[in-house]
Order: sequence, then structure tokens, then C-alpha cells
Amino acid sequence: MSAYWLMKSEPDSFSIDDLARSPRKTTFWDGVRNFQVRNMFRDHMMVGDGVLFYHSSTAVPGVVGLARVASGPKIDPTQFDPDDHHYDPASQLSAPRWMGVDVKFTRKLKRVIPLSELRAHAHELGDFPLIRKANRLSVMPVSADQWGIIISLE
DNA sequence: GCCAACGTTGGC
DNA sequence: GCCAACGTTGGC
Repeated sequence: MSAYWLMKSEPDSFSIDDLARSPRKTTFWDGVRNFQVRNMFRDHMMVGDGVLFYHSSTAVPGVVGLARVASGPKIDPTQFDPDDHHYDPASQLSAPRWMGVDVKFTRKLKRVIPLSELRAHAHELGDFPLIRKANRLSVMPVSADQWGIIISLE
């Protein structure tokens, strides 16, 4: 069981500043439609786990802040909303497919730690999905060692 | 159950 | 905007 995670967000949709401005500095992480990530939410995340907040699809992708898991798994209501971009007609009310967790802002990093810099530390980081080629996981586990290495780059 | 087509992610 | 990688879907 991991105590640390990395979660990607496109800053044009939802940035670390948006999280900091949210009510109670907390947001529900909805819209995930990947079974691996669903399973992490459902089976492995614990309230209080550390989160590296990562900006993707932007000029300088990288880790921009710290947050915490702030709830257990909750049903993602957007799967049942036909008007929502993340609507999933295959999901049944009696057996919801998709879940999310609450994420609470801790702080911004003093600087962005770019993906390029993380790649430069690939040897220390070891096996880390973020720096594998064409990784598509939007949420991934981070080991205690990896967490320490990344934080130390700040 | 295979596998080609398709859609999505995300860096560049 | 391009493209590589990969998950999902659907025909057979």
C-alpha cells in the first residue's frame, strides 16, 4: 500500500491555483475513466496520503504543488449525467463503475519541478510511470523514496 | 479469444 | 498540430 501519489491535471481545466481557491481548499477528483486509476481510488488510497500535484499538457509540464487525499472513495456522479462530458452510458446506478476521492491543497512548491528535470533524475527515481515513455496514467503511486527525491529538488 | 480500428493522452 | 503509445471496442 502506497502512502504517496502523483495526480495529473491540465492547468487550463483545473490548476493548483484553482485547488487553492476551492471551498475548504478541497475538490472532488471526478472524471477519471481508467480502470487502473479507479482501482487505486477504490482499493489503495487512504485519507491523509500525500499527493504530488502535476500540471500536464502545458508549456512546462511538471510537479507544481502538494496536496493530500481528503476522503475515501466516492461514487463519481458525472458518470450518470448525460450532459456531462464524462457521461458513461454503460455504468449502472446499481453498480457504478467510476469513483473519485477528495483532494485537499497543502501548498504550492516554490518552483515548478519540470518533467525534464525528473527525467534527468531517472536513475535515482528508478521505476516511475511518469518518466516512462508515453505513460497515460493520470494517477500513479509514488514510493517514499521517490517522494523524498522529488521534494528535495524544490 | 484474437486483433484491427478507433479514441485518448500528453509531450514536443 | 503531429505523432507515438496504449486502452477499449467490436467484428469475426
